[in-house]
Amino acid sequence: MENAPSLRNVKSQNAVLEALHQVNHATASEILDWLKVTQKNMKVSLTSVYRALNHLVATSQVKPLNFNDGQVRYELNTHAMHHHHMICTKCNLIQVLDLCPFDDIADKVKDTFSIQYHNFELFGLCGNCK
Amino acid sequence: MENAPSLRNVKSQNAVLEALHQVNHATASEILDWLKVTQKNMKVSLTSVYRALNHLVATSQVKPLNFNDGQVRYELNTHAMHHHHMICTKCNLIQVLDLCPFDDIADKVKDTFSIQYHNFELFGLCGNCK
DNA sequence: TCGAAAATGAAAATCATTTTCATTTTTCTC
DNA sequence: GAGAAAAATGAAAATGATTTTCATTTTCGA
Repeated sequence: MENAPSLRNVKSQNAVLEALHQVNHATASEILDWLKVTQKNMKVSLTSVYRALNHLVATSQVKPLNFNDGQVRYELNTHAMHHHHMICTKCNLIQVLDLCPFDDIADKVKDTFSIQYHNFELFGLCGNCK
Repeated sequence: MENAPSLRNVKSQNAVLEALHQVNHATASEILDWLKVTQKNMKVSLTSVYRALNHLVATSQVKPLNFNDGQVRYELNTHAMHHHHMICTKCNLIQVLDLCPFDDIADKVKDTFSIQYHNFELFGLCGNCK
């Protein structure tokens, strides 16, 4: 009989995925905070969160985001959750942008590049700051 | 008579702009290396490069790029130089992408967001790695 | 149940970037 | 021009996010 697929390391990865379902564009330490509050019986360290995130990124389940504020944020890399962001460079407001410019382009590069994820961010001044 | 516009701080900023004309998506320390080689009479420190970059970003002359490798890269934020990137997540090859998905979207958000710059990157496997 | 392989957390290390601070350079005023 | 105030500079220290190390614990197949 085939062995069941290994469940190794999957517990912390699942916990991180669960956090990312709840907390949008979360940093590693925001994920840890969320886990501490909601999974009180589970003991997790920041190190494990980083390790889980790195694995999830390597397997294209999660994508990293950079809002140019010195920390990496993470999002689920699923079609259903797909969206982009507008980041205010003055007050750091993050707004979700449901438009995606990508579909057009995917076609055009698909012969030479196998896309795992893409990022698209607008930086500028939000309505209050401009 | 009006005072001439201040030239303060402009020397290092100009040197950095010159470097960015020559070196595409350069990191701060790559810029410093370039300045050391090409501007032998000019003494510049990494600190000054960072300061100049921060000012150039704040004034929208330069935009920061994140290729998810732990360092920030910089590019001129000019229409003429405008392009995007495809980053291979395995071998780190960076390819220039001349397609831009942006023009469409700019129109749609222009009433609520004053855009300073935008980033668009594809992450995946290049032709050799896939 | 045993043992190998992998996962874990705490602490230390790393490394890009920022801050501090004393010094030098620039610019404005007289 | 000379002198003073403001800003720029570099070196070194500080910061802070992320990774690595390493000793211990957990998992899972045999």
